[in-house]
Parts: sequence; C-alpha cells; structure tokens
Amino acid sequence: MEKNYLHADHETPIYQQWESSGAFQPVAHSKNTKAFTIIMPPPNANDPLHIGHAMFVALEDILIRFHRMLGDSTLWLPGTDHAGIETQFLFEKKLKKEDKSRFQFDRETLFQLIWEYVQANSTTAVEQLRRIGASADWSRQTFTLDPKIVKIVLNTFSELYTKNLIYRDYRLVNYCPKCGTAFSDLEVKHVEEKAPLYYMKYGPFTIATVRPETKFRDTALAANPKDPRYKDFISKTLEIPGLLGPITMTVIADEEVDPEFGTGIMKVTPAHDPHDFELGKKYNLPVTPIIDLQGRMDMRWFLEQDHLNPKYRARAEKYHGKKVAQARQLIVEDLKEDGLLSQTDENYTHAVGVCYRCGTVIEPLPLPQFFIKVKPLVEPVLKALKQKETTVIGAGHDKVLKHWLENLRDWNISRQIVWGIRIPVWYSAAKNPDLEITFLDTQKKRISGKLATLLKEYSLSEIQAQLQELQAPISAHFEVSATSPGPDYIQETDTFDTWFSSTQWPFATLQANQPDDFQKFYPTSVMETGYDILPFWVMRMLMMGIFKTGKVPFYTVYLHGLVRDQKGQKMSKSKGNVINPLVIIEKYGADALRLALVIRSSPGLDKSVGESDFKSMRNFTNKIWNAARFIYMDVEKKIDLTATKPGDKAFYVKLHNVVKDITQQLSDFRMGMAAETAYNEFWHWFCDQAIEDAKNANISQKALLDGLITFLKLLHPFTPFVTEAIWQQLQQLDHQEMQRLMGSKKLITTQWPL
RNA sequence: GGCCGCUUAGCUCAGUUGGUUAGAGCAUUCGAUUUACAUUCGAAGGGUCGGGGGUUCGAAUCCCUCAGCGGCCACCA
Repeated sequence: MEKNYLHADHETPIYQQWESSGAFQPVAHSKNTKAFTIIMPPPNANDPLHIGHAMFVALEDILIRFHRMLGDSTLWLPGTDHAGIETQFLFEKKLKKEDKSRFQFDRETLFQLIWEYVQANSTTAVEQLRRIGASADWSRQTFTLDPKIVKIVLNTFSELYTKNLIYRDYRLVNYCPKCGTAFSDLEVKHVEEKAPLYYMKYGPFTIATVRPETKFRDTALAANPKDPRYKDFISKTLEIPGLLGPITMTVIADEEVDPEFGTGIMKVTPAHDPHDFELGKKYNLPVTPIIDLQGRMDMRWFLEQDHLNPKYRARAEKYHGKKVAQARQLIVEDLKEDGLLSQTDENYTHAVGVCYRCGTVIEPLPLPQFFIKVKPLVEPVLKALKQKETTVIGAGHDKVLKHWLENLRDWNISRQIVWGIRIPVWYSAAKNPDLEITFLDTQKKRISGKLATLLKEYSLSEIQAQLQELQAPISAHFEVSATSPGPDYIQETDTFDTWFSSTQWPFATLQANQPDDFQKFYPTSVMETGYDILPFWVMRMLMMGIFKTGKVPFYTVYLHGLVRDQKGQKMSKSKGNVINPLVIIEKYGADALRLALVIRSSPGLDKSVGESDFKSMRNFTNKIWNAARFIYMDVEKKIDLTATKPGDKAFYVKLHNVVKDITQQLSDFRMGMAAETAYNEFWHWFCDQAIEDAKNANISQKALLDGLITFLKLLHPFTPFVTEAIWQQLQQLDHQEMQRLMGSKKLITTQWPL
C-alpha cells in the first residue's frame, strides 16, 4: 500500500468494477428481501452538474449503499429530464449566436434540432454522476422523452380528461412576453416594487391605478354597495371621457371593493387583471384585451374605427405597438395634457409578478389553455399525509407542503414552446375554420392567418408539415387522442409543462422498465430532493401518483437544503463563489466531496461548505487508508489471529455500540449525524485509542482487524471509494483467517455489520 | 399581510423522547516526531446555548413573549 491514499488512482477503476459486476442492479427478491427504491431526481439532460447534484447523490447513495448491504433488493433508478423551457431557451441562445432564430424553423424541425443538441450533451450529466460515485442502476436509465414515458404521460392526460379533471378554458394566464409562453402560478415570483399610483379623473369620479395603460377598454366601474359616496351611481350607465374619447360604462356594486383603498371606486379591466377577470365573469362583462402576446399595446380596435377623432387617432397610433412600460409614460403625459391626472402617489409599493427565470414582468393575458382541476387530486394527498402514509422530513417543510395543498389553484399545463411533449389534442380543419395558424411556406416565409383563409391558397398538408403554431378559439372542436384521428386533423402546438411529465416519474419510470419493476418497487421508499422544488415536484408527484396508481408514490420524503459557500452565502455565478464538484473531485476525491456535503447536515436546512471542509475530509480518507495500512502490514507478516488480549472485551462492546448507533441513525434518515458518528468514532476512538492500545499489546490483532473490517463497512456508504480500495488491497493478502473474516470479495455487496 | 425556519466557541455548524464537567471541523496558542498517517499526534484557550418570563428536582432541548436574520406564500385596483 502506498503511504498516502491517491484518490485519482483508484476512483475510476473501482467504479468500473462495481458497475461491470452488476452490483448496482437489485438482487432478486426472495422471502427474506425487502425492496428499497429511490427514484433519482432527474437532472436536466444537457446541463453540467453543480454542487447541488453532488448533495443529492451523496445522500441518496448513502441510503442506497446502506440498504444494499442490509441485503434489501435495492434499486436506484436514474434518469434525465428534457427540461422544456430551460433547454429550449438555451438552444435559442445558441441559435442567436449563429444569427438564427426559432422562427426560421417549423416546429418539427426545431424539435429535431433541439433533440440532437440534447443528445450531444446528454452524456455529461450522467458521466458526472458516475464520478461522484452514484451506485445507480444505469441499465434502467430513463429519459422523460423516451417513447414509453411519452406514452404513459399521454395516457395520463387522456385519463384525466375522461375523468373530467382537465378542461380547456379561456382565462387570464401568467404570460411572459419575453419567454413567449404562459406559466403556472408557481413559476411567477412576486417582488415588491415601488410604482407611482395615479389618481385619474374619470367622469364624476377619481380612480387610482398603477396601470393607466389598460384603461382604454375598461368594461365597468365598481364600488362597494355600502359606500355612501357612490350609492346613487350604482347601476347607472355613464359616459366617461378619456384620452381616446368617451367610454360607456355601468357602475356595478360588489362587496369585494374596498372603500378604504384609493378612492373607493375602481375600474374593471377583465382582460388584464386577475381580480377584474373574476369580477367580469360574475357580472358577465366582455373581455377586451389591449395588450398583445409580445407585451405591446394593441390599439387596433380604435384604429379600425372609421370616425375616430383625429386627435384620438394620433394618440392611438402613438401607443400602438409600444411596450407597456413605455406606453404608460406616454399616457401619463397625455393625461396631464388633458388635465385628467389629479395626483400621483410616488411612494406606493405593491407586489408585482415577474417571470421566475428571466425576471420580466408577467402579463396576465386572456388565452385558451388546458388546466388541471387540482381539488380532487389534492384531497387524497392531504388524507395520505394525515394518515402518515408518507412522511416529510425537513425542518417544517411538511407544514409548508400542507399549506400549499390547501391553497392550490388549478394548474395551467399549456406551454407555448416546442421542446416538450405535445398536447394530444386534435382540431379538425373542417370543423374549425377559425384556427389561427402560423406556418412556413415553401420559401420559408412565415404566414399567419385564419385557417379557412389560408386554405384558399395552401393545401392542408402543406400547412401541417410546416406548422409553427396555432391558436384555437375557446369554442374550437377538439379530440383527445395519442395519435392523429385522421388526415383532416391538426395537432395542438402547445406542449405540456415539463413538470406534468416529471410529476409522473416514480410510476412512469418503473412501468417503462422491466415488466415487474412496478409491482416490485412501487411505492418507492424515499424521495430525496431539495426543498426548493417541494411544490413544483414533490407535491404534484403525490397528486399524480395517487391518482394514477391509488397509492402514494413514496413513503418518505427527505428534503435537503441548499449548498452555500463558506460564509453561508448563496452560490451564484455573479458572486463568483460557485463550487464545481468536478474540480473538488480532482483535487480531493469524490469521497471528500461527498462527506463534506453530508457530515453534520440537517434535513431541510442549508449547508455551507468551503475549501477547508473538503480538505479536512480528504485528510480523513487518508486517515482511513493509513489505519488500514498499519493493520495491512501486520497481516502481511502472517500474524496469528487467534490470540486474545485483556482489552478485547471492552473493545468489542464499544465497537458493537458504534455499529448500533450508526445503523440506527441511518435507519432514521439522520445521515448527517451518522457521518459524524462514523468520522469521530473511527478517528478519535479506533485510531487514536484502539490502535495505540494495540501497539501497547492491550488489544489483540484480531480484534483490531475485526474493527477495521467493521469500520470499512460502516464507512462505505459515506466514502465508498477509499473503503473499497482498501478492501481489495486486503483481499490480495494471502491470509485465510482474514479472508474468512471479510467474507465477500467486494465491499459494496458485503453484508452490513449487525 | 400570512406562514415556515434560524439565532449554540472567532467562523461554519451538530446536539430527536429534558438528565452527569455543552460537542465537531476550521482558526488560534503551546508542545511532540528516526511514527500507519505532518493529509500526523498530544495539550490549551475560547460559549451567561439571541433577550425576558414560565413548567420541572433538573431546560440548549418543552411552553409563552419579544427581538434580529433568512425563506416561502399573497389579485387588493
């Protein structure tokens, strides 16, 4: 044995041995084996790994190796996610560098290009997981766009639809004009913003608003029925003068209007405000949008009027096509000019919704989209949690989950992107002449228009082949089907929210693999992931899992925290404090990386690590190596392993207690504690005391060897490489009694000490 | 505005049914060395466990309250 443990020499060959020996595959079930299953949270297929991935690998691999050694039929099923929006935008960035844009391709071609791009990068993530030491069953590796998975996902959609849990509705959705797609409520971040609150003269009233640009096509005014100031106006229809001429509106009375806010009377803009939209529904008001999907003013309704006053026309032309923020400035100036702005509260702060990924202000825009009715899916989850069919481990996040479930609103699953699973909805061309179509003609020119009009010039098959996107009116006739119902049909161009597929991951991966995997390994044992995706993923997996299988998808949820830097600060590229796990592996070894992340970590709480942590854990791996080396050199001398010494009895009692403690801690999912116990007991008891005692002949060499073998097993889940490397070094010694004590040729598949 | 969490040594953090002198890593100081390991060993200093109140024979741990920090949620125009 070398004097120091040189991780770089051992890690790759050891990993290859493990994998080629089939150690990562579950042993066959028998009467005495229990199943232990973890479905790996799938990293994005084309992304390189970051330190957070190392954290989940470390924690999950500890549990997997522990249970494998316990003799359970242990399956860790890995996979990757197509990560719809993230990937498509990364690809579009790449296109932009090549001076191209997605609008130059029909959707089929674009999808194919992204597919190839992901294929080219997809080995990176998986290779890196191997470097960290993930003992996952790669023979079962699954991708969210594998045909089998897609089939299952489409099937789920159709089942939800049949059971009346999916509906298509025209309503306000969270639309990001920059990303060009709608999002679910969860993807909208609310940030405090200071914005001027404008008090505008509005006929006999004054109203307060931060969004004067939406007022042109207001459909009503609303006041509280108890408000004496407006009592006499209730139900009256008035002509309100405005920047673009008078608007005729009725004053409605509604309890929800707060007399305390602003002036107590509000304008109702159903097309651009969620609250107003609901109010509009209640009072049957029309939805009259004035902002388009690019977040620009759309003044066509005014410009198309033949008798519009030239002053108003000039204004409408001025606003038309301007971004909302810019238009707002122009409008405020014009309000001042007309003497309609009575005052401005510059210190007003309110929460504004922004896109979680690009930070652009989210526009609530009316669009027909597919929604999942969540209530019927949520109730069984709440019940299961109450009955503790699933337990959530992680610093109060169980309460957060409950809060989410109780307040969840219907889930918009339509995304206006190409990279994803296309919604299996079909529109008959004959029945839907009003479909709005955008496609590329033979010259690759973008053509948009109503289907009926386009069909006068182009054939349906031409449109189908070169389709970019379509928008079906809410009244459109459609059929739900995994495959085309016939030549007359055009498929919806929206794709599913990526989470719609990843939410089905626990049962879908098992159903897509070996024929009896689902039956053997479902429900899975543990779902280990970061608390930051609790609502996006864990909550919805519970919902879909129970819906589809009637059982919870996992019994235990273990939530780890964020990895922070040495000072406890969040890692970010801009701060320059990002730790690349591969750099750490090269410098200190995978074992050091894993142990530094796990030791003394607590579920649900963030963990900070720095260079010194990796270094001291590397020192620990060297300590293991050298303790083994000391004993190795004794065994090499063909020592007698039958003699006993007076200190042996106490030694074995202590050793037994250490085994008991670590086993208990791992069984209780206290990996941070278990790692610390292993570290302290090995270094400060076994090395500092026991080995020294053995040097003084107080403890026998057999006891010491027994201790080493036991500790190699106990430490293996935490530091798999160095322990396996030592194990195999010992195996090479020609010593029968030692061979007998060790038993198995490979540590990874040896039996846990009990 | 609501909810969740955190506050323990200079720094980063452990400490699960309340029980002997409160722990680790790093940092600091002193010392050791023809040693399995200098990626080492021994020793030392350093904490009124955020403040206050309560329960208890006994509280870092349970309860109440206040404060600071962090996070999540929220359509009040």
